[in-house]
Amino acid sequence: MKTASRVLNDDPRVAPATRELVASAMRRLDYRPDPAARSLRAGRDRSVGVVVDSIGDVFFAALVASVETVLSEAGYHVLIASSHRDPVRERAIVQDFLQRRCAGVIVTPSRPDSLAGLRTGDVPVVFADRVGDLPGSTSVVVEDLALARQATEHLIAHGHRRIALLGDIPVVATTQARHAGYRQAMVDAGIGVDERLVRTDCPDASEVLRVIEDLFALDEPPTALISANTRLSLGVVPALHLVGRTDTALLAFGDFAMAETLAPAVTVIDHDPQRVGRAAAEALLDRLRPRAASPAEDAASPAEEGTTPLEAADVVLVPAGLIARGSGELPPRPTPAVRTNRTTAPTATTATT
Amino acid sequence: MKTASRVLNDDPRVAPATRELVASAMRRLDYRPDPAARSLRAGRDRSVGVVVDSIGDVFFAALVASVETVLSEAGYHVLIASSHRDPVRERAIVQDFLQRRCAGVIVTPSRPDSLAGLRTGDVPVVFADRVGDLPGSTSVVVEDLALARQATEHLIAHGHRRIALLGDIPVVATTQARHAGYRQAMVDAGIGVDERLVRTDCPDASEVLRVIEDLFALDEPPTALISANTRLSLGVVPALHLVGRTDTALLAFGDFAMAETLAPAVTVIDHDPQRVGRAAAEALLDRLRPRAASPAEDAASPAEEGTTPLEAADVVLVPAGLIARGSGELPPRPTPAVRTNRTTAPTATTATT
DNA sequence: CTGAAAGCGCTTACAG
DNA sequence: CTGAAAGCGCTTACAG
Repeated sequence: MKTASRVLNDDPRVAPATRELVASAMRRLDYRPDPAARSLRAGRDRSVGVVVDSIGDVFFAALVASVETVLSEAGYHVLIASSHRDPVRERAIVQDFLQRRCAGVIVTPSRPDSLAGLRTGDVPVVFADRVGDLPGSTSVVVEDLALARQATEHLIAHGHRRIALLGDIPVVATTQARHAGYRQAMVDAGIGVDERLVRTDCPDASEVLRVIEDLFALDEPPTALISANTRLSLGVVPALHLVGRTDTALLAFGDFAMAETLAPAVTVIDHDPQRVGRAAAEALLDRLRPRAASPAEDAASPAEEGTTPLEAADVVLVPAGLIARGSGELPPRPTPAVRTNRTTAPTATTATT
Repeated sequence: MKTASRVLNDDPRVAPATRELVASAMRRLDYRPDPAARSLRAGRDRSVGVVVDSIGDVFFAALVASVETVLSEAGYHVLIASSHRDPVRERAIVQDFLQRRCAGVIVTPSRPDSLAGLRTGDVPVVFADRVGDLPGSTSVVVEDLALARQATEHLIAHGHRRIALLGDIPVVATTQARHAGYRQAMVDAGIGVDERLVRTDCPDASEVLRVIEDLFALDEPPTALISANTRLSLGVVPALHLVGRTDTALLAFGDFAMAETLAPAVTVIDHDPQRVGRAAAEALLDRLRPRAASPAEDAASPAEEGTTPLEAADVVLVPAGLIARGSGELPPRPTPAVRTNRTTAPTATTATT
């Protein structure tokens, strides 16, 4: 009997007695519906596609892990792929997910417009960690700008004026926002921005050592560093140890293993990938069961008028804060040997904007 | 025309001219075959299921990343799931993968027999990092026993006799093998094993601190520690710093971020998850294209006689070595206050086996 | 070497 | 509330 299908899909139009009969038979036979057949006919698969920069990166691995936890509890399969921060590859992967009839997609966009113009149909897309640009999508992020501002102000409050920023490549949305926050704080403090201290050109941790050496070779080297993401921090810390400049203040975006155990312990913005992942997965689930809303809420929604109603909130903010551990509270070390005579008071040194 | 299907599946029985005609039409229309339909009819999907302890664990994340790299190059999709070291869950996930018609499965088995008796049909299963028990499967591992032996001998060579072993739970195959290697080295050196120093009961890094405290509370505390996996190392190192016992020698299985930067830097067995992942993926690919073998090799294979020929090598070994960085070369610190008089020469202290 | 038919296992309308 | 038919988009034998 084909009523079986109705039981399987929780169709309400089936007598409770019949339902129980069918359900028990299914249990006895250990019957499991064929996902391919179901997907083929229904045009939708109970799977969610997830694209991140790289599944091997500790930050994204943790993010994906919590996405998986939430989604697998909800009965979804998780398809994972790495974009390696290539927008073309990212787009191809998402297209493939759509073709595979994924119920939804979660992406850490390699650039804000990486999926621009993509026809997603009614498949919800959630951008994780970075704001993405696609009509109807939701982005789950931390307050990058405000947190970068806070980080910078923290260092300024500890007496620093020569603060360097190390970031990914500027096309990455988070790098942009963190850069802007840094800028605001520096300008507002009347210090201004020395462009030589802004190094948002470190796609890989492997390049960090060279950049650090560059910075310390400046005639007025930085006394403090902000590392804009975990991957870079994993390069910055060893580099500082290597060049023997652990007296440099350091503030890292993203907590990481051993941050507390190092000497000095690393002050971080606890930008938590697990929280971001969970929030992204939950945002997606919300969009995946539109009928699950209570009747009351349904009634409250505006009448359809041809246009899809604008999502009230297409940006979800995940909380994050600063954890002071030592490296971010180091005082500026006296300007190096070159200038032993302190003629100018540190507070008077104002760079041009 | 249904010749299209033949072109798609590289069927040789199609005229080259026709093939090119069809192929160009496909290109022009940007045609992509429907995976669900294909899977439904062909009974096989171009995807590989991967089950690891946890995708959030740095070790397994790196392993999965390299599996993904290899398999996606070969045109396979990767389905990833975390078993959370629950054999029941692990088995259910694999069954689900099989039902989804995965072309192959890669598993880090939570215990050797976790998939025992599972009917996999002709779907190849590769066990990664730990030896698994399933007819016809391949296991890709490092030489756990020999490496554990080497690690232990390294510490013994640096004068240690009180060497503690911290491992996962004993059902995990790697823990068993490493335990055995440790045992061999201790016995062969004439030191013998003090069971109080063998702590293969640390499923989580969170429990490590308590175990470390236990060990140091012994009347004859260890002067050296072996951490049997990366996850534990991430707990052991902070714990040693916390209790102020960084003078304890440490040898960790598995390299990890900051190991080189910590003070002291951590001596490790460079059990590389990327190598294991790559080898596992390649072993799977080998089994996925049996006809890709050269005709010569085909001819050389014994005639089929009803029984599946035994795999020549169902265990693939991945190389690994010891990287001395400091922590593993620390000398035993003089026995604590309790016994200041060195009446017995260290080489003469032999514990019971 | 190429085509026409049947069917993989479900779900979706359409009748009863 | 339940059943019989058609079809999702491919591939697999089977004829020509």
